[in-house]
Amino acid sequence: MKAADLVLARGVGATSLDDVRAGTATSKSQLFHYFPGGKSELISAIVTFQGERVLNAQRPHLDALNTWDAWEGWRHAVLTYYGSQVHWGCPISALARELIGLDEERAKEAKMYMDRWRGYLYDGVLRMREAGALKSYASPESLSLSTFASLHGGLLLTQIMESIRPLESALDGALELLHSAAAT
Amino acid sequence: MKAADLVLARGVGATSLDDVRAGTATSKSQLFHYFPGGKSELISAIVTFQGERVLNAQRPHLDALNTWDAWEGWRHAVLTYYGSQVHWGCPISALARELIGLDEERAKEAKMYMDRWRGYLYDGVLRMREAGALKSYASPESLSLSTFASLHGGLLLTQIMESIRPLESALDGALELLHSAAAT
DNA sequence: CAAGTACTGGACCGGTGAGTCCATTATGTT
DNA sequence: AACATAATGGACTCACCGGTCCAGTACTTG
Repeated sequence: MKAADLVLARGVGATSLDDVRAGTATSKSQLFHYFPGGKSELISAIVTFQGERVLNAQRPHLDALNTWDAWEGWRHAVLTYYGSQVHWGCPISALARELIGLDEERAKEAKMYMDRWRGYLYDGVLRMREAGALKSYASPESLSLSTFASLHGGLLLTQIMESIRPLESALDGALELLHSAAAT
Repeated sequence: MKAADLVLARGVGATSLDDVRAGTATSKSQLFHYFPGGKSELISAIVTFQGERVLNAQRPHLDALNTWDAWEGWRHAVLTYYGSQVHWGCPISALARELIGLDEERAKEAKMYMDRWRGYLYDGVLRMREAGALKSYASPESLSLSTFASLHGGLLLTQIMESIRPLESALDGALELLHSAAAT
């Protein structure tokens, strides 16, 4: 999906269908053949594509964050995946943010991926607590939110500062915070 | 600065000079009179305006983050300021992100504000350590980065989820992490 | 009050965007 | 081989964008 990377690098608004056409060596009519809904439908496909890609990059750890090892594996997978594309940042949050107030329908799709993503973290924290690895009064809601925020803040700073360090520090901090809620 | 809010709500690329003209009840010629450099210069002014506004909203706490009380006050100032504009998110990070690959020169200006902002946190952590409030081996670099990441992740999620909760959890987590590095 | 000067509004221009349409080429069927 | 159908390329339209320019208006000054 060449178009997805184009949009990722330059933004939705700044990527014209001619750019996509040039980048994929096709023609306008083909574009509208595959995406009858025009740009909006193309963006929708890109959201889906990037959403799945990002989630898949964190698998299998993401599906079973119920041991400390799984969290460590997840952290490593995230760093590996985004470390190979420092200058890009996170496609999903970027799309969600840009599409707000531009195309409410597509924004919802991007938000849905954010929610799913966060859901995996929530489930992980919840199961960790149920398994007795976390203190019983630890709030899965708060912990997953702060972890998710650290992740996305790290990704944002990594893009802006063009360094993987912010993401590293952010994830380290998030996991340390999680550890500090560990059952004694 | 009405134009600043327009751009904040809709993005740089999606805000036309006609939108600005309509929103400010002026005319094109006036716009180009005040900003001879055209849109680029207007954006530059908006970056400066929003940058100063955001930093000022965190004052005076931001300048002297060397006591636990100051950190608490800062947290409160951030929540108050952004709580009143949940749907907008952080203007500086939004501008920095969008301007990358669109106008490198203006992107640099936005990044500069991000760096200054982060610098205040760094100075705070450093002085906390020097004053003996933090363990001597605590890394100001890492701690300020993870705090800054939590902040911006929280702001990002607050915009996307249209709730102040993510920012609250993120800041709580960041401060808790800071506390866990407190000298015993 | 008159004349010169500075400012304002908005018509206008070249360029580019998304989206349409049709002539041409490729494919498949008998 | 001949004809029907589908896929393809790219020229075209219309709307909108950033930026220019000029006619008219208000304001100063003698």
